[in-house]
Formats: sequence, structure tokens, C-alpha cells
Amino acid sequence: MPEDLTPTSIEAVLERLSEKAETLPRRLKQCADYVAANPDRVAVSTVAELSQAAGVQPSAFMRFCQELGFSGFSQMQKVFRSDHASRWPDYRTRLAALHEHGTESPFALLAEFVEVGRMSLENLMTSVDPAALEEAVTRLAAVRTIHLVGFRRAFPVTSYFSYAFAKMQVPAILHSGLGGMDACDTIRPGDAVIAVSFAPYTERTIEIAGEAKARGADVIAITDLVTSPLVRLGAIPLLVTELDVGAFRALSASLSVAIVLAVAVGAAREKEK
Amino acid sequence: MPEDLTPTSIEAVLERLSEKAETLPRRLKQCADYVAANPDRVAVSTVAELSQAAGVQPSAFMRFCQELGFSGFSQMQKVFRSDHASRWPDYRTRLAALHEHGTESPFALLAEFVEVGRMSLENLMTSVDPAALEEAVTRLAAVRTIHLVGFRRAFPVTSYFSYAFAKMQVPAILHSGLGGMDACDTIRPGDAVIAVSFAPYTERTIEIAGEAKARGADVIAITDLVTSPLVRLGAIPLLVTELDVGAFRALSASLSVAIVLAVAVGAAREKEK
DNA sequence: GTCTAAATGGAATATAAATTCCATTCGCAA
DNA sequence: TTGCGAATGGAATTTATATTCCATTTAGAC
Repeated sequence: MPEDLTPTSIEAVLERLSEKAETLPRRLKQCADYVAANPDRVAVSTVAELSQAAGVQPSAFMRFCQELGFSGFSQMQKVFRSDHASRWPDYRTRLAALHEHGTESPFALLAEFVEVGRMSLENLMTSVDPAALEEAVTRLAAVRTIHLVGFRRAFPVTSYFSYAFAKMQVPAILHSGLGGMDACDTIRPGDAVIAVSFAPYTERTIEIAGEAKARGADVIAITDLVTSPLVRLGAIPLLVTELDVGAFRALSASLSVAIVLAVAVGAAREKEK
Repeated sequence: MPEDLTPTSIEAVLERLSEKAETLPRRLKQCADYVAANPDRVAVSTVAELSQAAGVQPSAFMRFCQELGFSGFSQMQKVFRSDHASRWPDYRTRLAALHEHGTESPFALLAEFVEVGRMSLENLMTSVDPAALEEAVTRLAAVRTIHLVGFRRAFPVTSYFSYAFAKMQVPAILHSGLGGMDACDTIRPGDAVIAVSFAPYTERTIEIAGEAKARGADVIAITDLVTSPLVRLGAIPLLVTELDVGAFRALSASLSVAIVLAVAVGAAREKEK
């Protein structure tokens, strides 16, 4: 059994730690205790900071890392950093990997999309601010008419809203852009607009949201980044990061937010009656 | 108003980001978007890594940091590192937050839908027949015009198809039922219909699919059960089982199938040219 | 107590990263 | 088109950080 194989995950490091803890000399034991108690700090600190926090000299911390089977602190930190990253993967890299293999058979493609969709959903729990979601529901429940604005890729989302609100008898208008009607004219104070748009943002959506805001209507934004123009103009933001494959982005997360909003608003309105 | 007060929290940084996003030059905007989409990476990466991931030079990233009001990258990273732990809660703490808000809150509902969506996606891999998927792609790639039929809950799916096909210049017609036009008249031999319907099946969808079949067009069905009327009339079935929460069914799985079909068909058509 | 091996602290060095600088390119107005 | 200022890329420089080295201290064995 190779005693000093270098650990490759945080768990492995902590395990090695508990094995060795007894036999470690005093200062090195201090390092071990500190790391065991604050594993999250390792990824974002320097040797100097950690050693000081642990109450030892930097050189002692170095020896501690080597005792664990690493060549030095940097190698150990790399494990803590990349493991952190694996919980929150870098999509661009993943995406590149995706293109390399699986686009041959449609079924392989499906597998990739399933994976991407799952990741999107996972993200959703952390990207959507619970307070903003609650606020959005409260506003939408109190409002007279809900206007649904979103074109191109966002249109499936708004059309789903339209279906769901209709089913629950919540007054909602789907602005399809059909017939060249000016959506803005129908928006009045006491209404709310749900604006859905992702980068690259559709000009028309931003315009309508801006106009609605100017007219004194609430604006709820389902969008992807804090840099979105919708956020800029003061909408309540529900941030959804979808991953894209090639030129196409998934919609699972956005649709889930839509369903939640619709159901919650429907329930809230039911309660008021 | 002191324009360049340096932000002291991640929120403040992201806020500043959304303010400035529009006025930033191209490369700096790339940085902004990357940081907005991957705030977690900032704490554990170097300038070189981040700039490469954002697709810019390190010096551009530096200028970006300064634009935000920091003296440089290090100062900005310090902000991200200091509350890195508190900002990125793991699954356990997320559940705790969930309990705090109570099971009645919209956020709890969101958690439920995320879970359901994930399960739906997993099911997808087993419910969709790889051979049928391949067959569907082959047929759709060979066909002149693709007709998209699906109403009510299925409409977001067909409207997504419409968007995706348009983007790839695949001739497709979205039958919206608007204007009372009879969709059937436009369907001819050598065309294909993608019919989307779930129990309880929309009468009109079945009718159009049947008529299309009678006229010698291929029919691809995205539906939920083998007992679906669409399957009975001889369509190529892509079976999707969505789970529902209350009276509302998720759409993640259906949308994923739609994306896969669209991408695969687009690629296949590209190849033929 | 003295010897020895291990452990420690701190300074010196090597390495890697951040930051700046400047020549070149780009986009726009005249 | 030409000229101008802003924006950019890449190399040079500075700064921070990790790592090593060695003199000194400590703890245990005889």
C-alpha cells in the first residue's frame, strides 16, 4: 500500500489528516487542527495567512503539507480549489469537452443535454434569490393584469406563463408581437410585466420593460446575468443561468422558475379571495 | 455621489457590474459577463486563468477591475475571498435555508420543482427509444417542410422548435391555431409533422396529425404514454414522462427532447448540403 | 548532565503572479 | 480617405508568495 500517494480530493485530505493526527509533532498538529476546522479557508488563503491563523511559522505549514503527501502548499491548495470548482463546474470548459465527443449519435446528444439540464436546475437553487422570488409573487398576486413579454428564445417561457395563468384564471396578456400592435399602450399603473430575456437581449423586450416602468407598472425580470439591461432598469430580478450547447441554450431552469411563479401566484390569489 | 467608491461585497460588485455593463468596451464587457456568470471562480483563480476563460488578455482584465473601482485584481479578489464561504452554501446549508423559509414559501416550491425536474430528466434517458430518436432525425432531415403542432401545455415546446429551426434555417411552420386557419391544408406529402401532446390530449392536435398521416406526411410524436392516440395512428413516438407537482407538469424533459431534435436535425441538414 | 535526532523559527531564495507600459490596432468623425 | 482618441495585446517589470536552507532549540535516551 503506497503510504504517500497524494490525495486528490478534500475528503481524501481530511481522511489522511485524521489518520496522521496522533503521530504529528506539536506544530504540525496545530496545522492539522486548523485545516480540519476550516477546510473552506484553504482554497482562498496564502501560506502566510493560514500559518498565522494556525499559530505556526510558514515553514512549519510547508512541512505539514509535505507530511500529507503533497510536494508543497501549492499542490495541496490546487486540490482544494479544483474540488471546490467541481461542485460548481466551469461551463465553458465542460462545453468544450462536450463538443469533442458526443455529438455523433442523437442519443449521445440527448445524454449531454440531460446532464446540462440537471446542472442548470442545480444552479437554480443558488442563483435565484429567495427574497426576490417572494417579492415577485407578492407583487404579481396584488396586481390587476399581468403582461407577458419575451421573444425568440424566451417566447416558450412566456407562452407557458400564458397557459398556466389561463388555467388558474389569472388575468394575463401574452404579448406576441403579432399584428404589429403596440404592447405598451395596454400597460397601465397597477399592472405588472413579466419580462423574459437572455443575452443577447432582444431590444424590443427591454423597450417594453422600460416603458412599463415609466408608466408605473411593476416589472419582474427573468434573465441570466446581473449585467442584464432588465436589471439595470430596476426590475425585480430572477436570475437563471442556463448552459448552452453550441448555439442553443437549455430552457429547463427558466421553465421551472416560470412554473413556480405561476403556481405560487395562483395560490396567493386564491387565498385572497 | 462618489463615482469610484470601491465595492466591499460581492453584491456591490455585481451591482456595479450591471450599472456599467452597457458603457463598457467590448473586451471589458466580456470580463463583466464572465464574472457575472461565474462569480465563484473569482475567489480561487488567477488573473491569467480568469482572463483566458473570459477570452481576453490579462491586461484587459486588469483594466476591468480598475473600471469597477478597485486598485487592481488583488483588491477585487480580496472582496470575493472574504465572504466566499458565506456566499456559496453547500447543499446542506441550502436545505437549512429552505426550512427557514418554511415549506409554504415560493422558494420551497422551487426546490420541489428542481427535484422533480431532475427526476424527469433522468427518466428521459430510459423512456426515449434511441432507435426512434435516430429515425426521427433522419426523417426530419430529409423532409421539405416541418409542421409544428401542439397547443396549450405543449405550445411552449412547439414554439421553441419554431425558434430553433428558424435559427438554423430549417423550413418550419408553427401552427398556432391563430386566425382560424386550417393547418391541414398546408401539409403535403414529403412534409413532416412534429405533434406534441400530453394527456389529456388536445383533440385538435390528434386531428391534424391524423390528417397529415392520411396525406402521406411523416408524423413525429412527442407524447407521454404508449397509449397516446398519436402513437396509435402510426407516428414515430418519442416518449417523455414528465412528473407533476399539484396540477402542473414540468416541461424540462420535453424541452430537452426538443432541443436535441432541433440540433440533430440542423446538423444533419447541414451535412447534406 | 550530555549526546543525539527531531523539531522549530526565521531569513534567504526561487517562483509565480499581478501590474504597468508602450507599440499597434481599431472604430469613428471630419 | 485621413486623422484622432480610445481600446487592445503582449512583453517587461514589480510585487507577492511559496519554498528551501540552516542555525537554534527542544525532548528523549543513556
